[in-house]
Amino acid sequence: MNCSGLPIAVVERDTGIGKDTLRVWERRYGFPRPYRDASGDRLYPVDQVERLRLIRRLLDLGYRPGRLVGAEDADLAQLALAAGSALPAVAELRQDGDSLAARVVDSILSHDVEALRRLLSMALMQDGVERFVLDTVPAMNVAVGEAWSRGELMVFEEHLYTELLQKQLRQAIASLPAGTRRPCIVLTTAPDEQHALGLLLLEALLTLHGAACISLGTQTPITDTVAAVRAHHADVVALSFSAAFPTRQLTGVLSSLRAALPPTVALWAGGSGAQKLAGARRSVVPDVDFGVELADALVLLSRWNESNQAQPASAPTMQ
Amino acid sequence: MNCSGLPIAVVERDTGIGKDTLRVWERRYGFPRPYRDASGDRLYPVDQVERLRLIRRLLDLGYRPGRLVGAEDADLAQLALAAGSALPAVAELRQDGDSLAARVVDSILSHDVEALRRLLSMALMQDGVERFVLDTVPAMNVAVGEAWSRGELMVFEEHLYTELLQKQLRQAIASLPAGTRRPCIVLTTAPDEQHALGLLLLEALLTLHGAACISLGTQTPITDTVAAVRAHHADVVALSFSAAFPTRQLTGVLSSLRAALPPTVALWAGGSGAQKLAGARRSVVPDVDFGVELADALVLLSRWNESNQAQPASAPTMQ
DNA sequence: TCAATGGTTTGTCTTGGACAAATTGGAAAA
DNA sequence: TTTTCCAATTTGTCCAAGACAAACCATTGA
Repeated sequence: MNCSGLPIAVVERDTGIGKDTLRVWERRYGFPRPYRDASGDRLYPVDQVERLRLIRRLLDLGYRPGRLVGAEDADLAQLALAAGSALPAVAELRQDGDSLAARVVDSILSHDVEALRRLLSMALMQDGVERFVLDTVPAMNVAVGEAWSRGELMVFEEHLYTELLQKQLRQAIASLPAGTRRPCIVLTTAPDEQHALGLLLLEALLTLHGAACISLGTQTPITDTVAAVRAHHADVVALSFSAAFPTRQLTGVLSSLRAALPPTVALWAGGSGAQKLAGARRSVVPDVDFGVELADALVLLSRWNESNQAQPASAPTMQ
Repeated sequence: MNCSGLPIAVVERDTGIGKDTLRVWERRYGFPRPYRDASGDRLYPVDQVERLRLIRRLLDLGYRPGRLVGAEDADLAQLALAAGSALPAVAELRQDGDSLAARVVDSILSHDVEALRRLLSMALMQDGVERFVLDTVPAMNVAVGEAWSRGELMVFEEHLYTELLQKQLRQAIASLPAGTRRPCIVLTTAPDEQHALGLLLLEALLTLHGAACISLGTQTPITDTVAAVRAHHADVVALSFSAAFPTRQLTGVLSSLRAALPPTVALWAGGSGAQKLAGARRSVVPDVDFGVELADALVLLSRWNESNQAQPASAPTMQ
């Protein structure tokens, strides 16, 4: 008798789908269809939660709920398959990084912590910080992301990969001389964005090029980001958005931040979450610089230096 | 005309108080009392949000909502003051660490990133990893926590402190030889617990004592923690709970994890969040080891080693 | 000092309705 | 053909008031 199921609050944080949304889907599309406990509360069976997770992945890819939530099982499976093979449009990344990224995924799947640690460490040594951040890590992330959207990866495996990669990156940042030159850049993420990886990549890159970075970690309230800028006399605020960040919130966060910030302070938005909006024709927030890729941060940095070259802050000489 | 206010969703994530709770407080205690926009949606003025934040702090300290939410302004302010001076019951910690902790708080408040970095780095060098983790960091945290509950610290200042301390700790961990001995310990936090600091302290301490640590970072779903244990043949799961973790969830998380885990695998719960439950007389989950302080982790570790040194691979007698 | 009892507090869940913002499809204009 | 614009639809979030179980508190009895 497997009568057990998960209460709505657990499903909400497990899938990232709000309570209200879960209830309204049930009313409109007939899915999910949870059991009820003795007092009438919803209890979601694990397989329905599993399906919700799949729907969430496809939603992030751009499909619309009406197409997914009410669909047949077979239909959904087919879409998932198509999504897996549609992604490698960015296959250019996989020239020589291919074998490394593949080996990384392999070591994740075989739960060989030591091998994974060694791979990451060696890649960093071999490539140097700049190539590691700009090419190697994105290639690995694409490979891991593909495996993820194919459903091959479990959450804990992705967590472990992220954790080890973060360790490696923080170590790299610590080994760099602390940036002292202008611009002084405050780094953080929006209140609902808890992915720290993009932030770390950005910090490594900018520190490498001599900028003074102040990282506040993830999820700083907007009021406090503004206060931090004031306190540290920062020149730039850089926000990182992951693909999982809800698009509807993006415009709101950016425009209210832009409004609260002094006009002399630049606002940069990057990460694959920002990319969605950067491509859109309309509703782009004015006076916000969008970086589609990490390399764009360097462009923004040198452009800032040009605009403010009263001081001799010349081009960085890397490598 | 400053008619603007924050919508309920923003207040929820800014204060950590759920939408339902905000509405029911309004109904029961008459506070908060937000405006409405044209379509009847709540708009919370900033000063009410500020008060909600204060209430949240006092709530974390153990006060009950009925006492706080409906109280007079003066009454609330007095409680806040009392809370600030009531904390130093743990004043024993402040013998010689006092001057350091005070200097740390000073450099946070004066926004001197370099000074703060230097202080942390020097303290680590001087004390060594073990004393740093067991004494110095807790002393600093107490000092920072006091300043926080007195309302002297802003969120971004606390974020910056946490971020720099994390950098320092991760560097320390990286400099240690990776633990290889048994027990193999999976480290993570509950799905609603996003504080990584306690986890890092634990990882540093256990790694220092030779245990093989696998950190999954924060907020791993319970299912995945169990899967990670299976995949890595771990002997122990260690969870870290901050004081901010909602007490009502604690028992649920621990008992469902305990139920899903093989009985041979030990479950350790630590951090100031777990402390609340460890002190309580009843409703303690069976077969879970509570660590009130960090030093208790070492006790648990050596106890585990004693119980399992006779038969290296066969049935452990952990209970 | 400790365990059991009963009343109160408190957070979360429920239903069904409503609505604005986002998205889409197609017609009209360049 | 491509772009611009408008109307129809989709979709997430909010509201109201009621209900209830778990947590908490204070009192009683051993």
